[in-house]
Amino acid sequence: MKGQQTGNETAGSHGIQEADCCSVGHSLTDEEVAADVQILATLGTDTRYEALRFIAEADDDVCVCEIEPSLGVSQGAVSQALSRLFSDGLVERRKEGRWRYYTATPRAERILRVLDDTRSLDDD
Amino acid sequence: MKGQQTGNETAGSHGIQEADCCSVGHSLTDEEVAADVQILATLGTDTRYEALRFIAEADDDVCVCEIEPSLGVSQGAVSQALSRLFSDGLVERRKEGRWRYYTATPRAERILRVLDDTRSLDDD
DNA sequence: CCTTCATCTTAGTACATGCTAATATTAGTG
DNA sequence: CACTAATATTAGCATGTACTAAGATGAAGG
Repeated sequence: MKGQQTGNETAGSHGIQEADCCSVGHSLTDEEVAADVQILATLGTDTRYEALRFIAEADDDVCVCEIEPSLGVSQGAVSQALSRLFSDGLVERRKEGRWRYYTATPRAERILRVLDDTRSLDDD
Repeated sequence: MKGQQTGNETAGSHGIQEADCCSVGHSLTDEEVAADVQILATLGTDTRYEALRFIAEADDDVCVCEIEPSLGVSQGAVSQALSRLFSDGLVERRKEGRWRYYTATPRAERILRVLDDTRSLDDD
């Protein structure tokens, strides 16, 4: 009726039938699914993906001013990107004077690594 | 693709190859970055993420008719979701009579697994 | 053939979202 | 204290996109 994903998410489960009984049907909670989807959507953007790559591949913490020129978007956009990476647990940040330094979390690094490791693995 | 971005860029630093010179600046080609971002964006949606989970956690190939009821969206939306998973190399498909059977690719399984493995790894 | 079932494809639309520009905050510095 | 630098926040907009509904395609069966 209305836009996407109408009010079918009412109860705890995600589907109509086949809620939690049988063989197939994944064993994750709705919150876990939502968190995964959130992280994947966060990384599914040039700016945020490249920001995280930049942070993850640096040896030390990187300050925002170092990230900015490599992304090709405005300062505000970079700030928004980093904030979202932070709130999704993909980076940590530390304040030092006027500067903010970012590092990638272990989770972020593992995700990037699996992308790298499986890139040549085109099909089985 | 970048939407607004009123073309005042001097070709930025990420649009061009900074392949192998400096310290920071990741060592991926533009195509690889684009492919990663594409995959992540594909999975960054409830419908497609849950469709892949469903396929990956099944023991055998699953037919579209099995996936459909668990997603809570229209048949057309399921078909679109599966098509996109396929064109991004996350599932393979096989036709048998009137039915289409889907399986997850190794790459998709590794990506899902790293999400599972790092879920408790909140911060280091 | 004509029908039915399973799936795909194609408009069209409502909504989400990444961006810019402008402004606000916070921290150093003269 | 004014001034500047670094980052964060906000409003508004242009675009992308996931969905529904409807029709098309193709395979099986009478």
